[in-house]
Amino acid sequence: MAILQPVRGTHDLLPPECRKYSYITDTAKKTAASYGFAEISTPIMEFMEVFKRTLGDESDIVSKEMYEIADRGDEPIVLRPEGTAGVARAIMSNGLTQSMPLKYFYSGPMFRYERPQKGRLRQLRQIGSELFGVSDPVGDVEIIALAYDILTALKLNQRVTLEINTLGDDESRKQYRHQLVTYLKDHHKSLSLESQQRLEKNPLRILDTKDEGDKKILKKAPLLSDSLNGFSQEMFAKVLEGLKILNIPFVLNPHLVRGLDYYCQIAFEFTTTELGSQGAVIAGGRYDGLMATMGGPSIPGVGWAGGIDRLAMMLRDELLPSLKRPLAIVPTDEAFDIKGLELAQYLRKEGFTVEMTYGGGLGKRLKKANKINACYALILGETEIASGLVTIKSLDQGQQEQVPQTDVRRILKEKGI
RNA sequence: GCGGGUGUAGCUCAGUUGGUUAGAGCGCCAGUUUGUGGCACUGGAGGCCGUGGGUUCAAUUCCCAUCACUCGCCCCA
Repeated sequence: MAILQPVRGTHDLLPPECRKYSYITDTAKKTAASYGFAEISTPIMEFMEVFKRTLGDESDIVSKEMYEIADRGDEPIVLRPEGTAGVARAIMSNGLTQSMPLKYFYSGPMFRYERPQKGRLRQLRQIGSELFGVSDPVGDVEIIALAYDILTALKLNQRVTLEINTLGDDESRKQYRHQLVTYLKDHHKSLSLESQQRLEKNPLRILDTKDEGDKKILKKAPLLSDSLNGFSQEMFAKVLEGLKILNIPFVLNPHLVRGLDYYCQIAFEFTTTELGSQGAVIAGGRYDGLMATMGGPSIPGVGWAGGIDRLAMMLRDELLPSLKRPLAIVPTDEAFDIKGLELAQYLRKEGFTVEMTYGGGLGKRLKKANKINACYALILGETEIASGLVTIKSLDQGQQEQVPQTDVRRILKEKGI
């Protein structure tokens, strides 16, 4: 029976759900295009090294969530856990590093081996945007504005909060890390086990601990904002100013830290409280060191990824554009099916949405027409065919009229179909 | 990876203090209506009570395991 179950953490998207996903993706793609972001599609498989180098060996994603594929070659291959590293790789593989800036939009499945729950899947779907080759904070503002516009187009902007923080540049961060570690080492014994381990591997992540004891200790810890050098301060200030001018609401969250190594400077998350413990629906930041880490030229970048699954959970059906109601072709008997098909094909060519009804007599077919939410039934029976007519019946009002087949197109147009 | 909860019809859920034919609403199919749907009425189909094992004369019910979902932790979109 196991064969009838989808693999853990994967889901079938049935038509109503699929419609939501397409709507989200299409809306995002259109909005991105209006900013000049072109769609790109990279493979679902990459060499493991692509992610190991960029995300960091110590990141959870690399250390325990990668899907490694059995391949016949020597190089380990994985299902991609995220999108940015693959896009960066593609830029270098295709020699696109000469013509900056590059603005890309992507969408597709990602894979992470983790325990599924609400809003957290093993096959997740993401949309994402990346802006390469711009170190100016205008780029940060624009990329955030794009995310905000997409949420607005989806009518979700009122239900999310933009949280933002700066991680500083390498120099600032290094200095701060040193200060933080020095401070925390004095309180080493009082820290949670989790945080004690992080002290060695990734001390900055201690900042967004949920342990109450840790939080107390952190209250007196040195602040990253105090370690920011002039450059980093100015950068952050400019981004915030830009957001204000564009009327994009945000809240500062000094504890916002990203888990992936490649982030620096601005980090942001659009969060919601509607999805249980999964707060982020769109998140990203700046990754100036990414390209160089992969062995390429030092090209700055900033971008974000959004969880389609999570956005879809927030999208109630009434937020979707309504479906176009079809016309139903209703022959009164199977003998007239071919005539019906002819009429269907003609009307489809004229731009109408037309569905055939299959099998049964008039009553049964009208029932079916009703079930598919058709607005009109086009009835073809013996009398109609004998005189070149067709009966147009409104399924809302119940009225019907017989009209010449040659006038059907015009009459339907007049009804506003 | 760790801890808690749940699993009965297509869906939402009752129920069985272990006992013979396991129920409701919605949905589905058919009829009332062989050229008129929606509404109404009548009838019908559909369940190895998640799966495997154990205890028992007897298990959907109790026990164990497993799988899936779910909530929290970790982490992330």
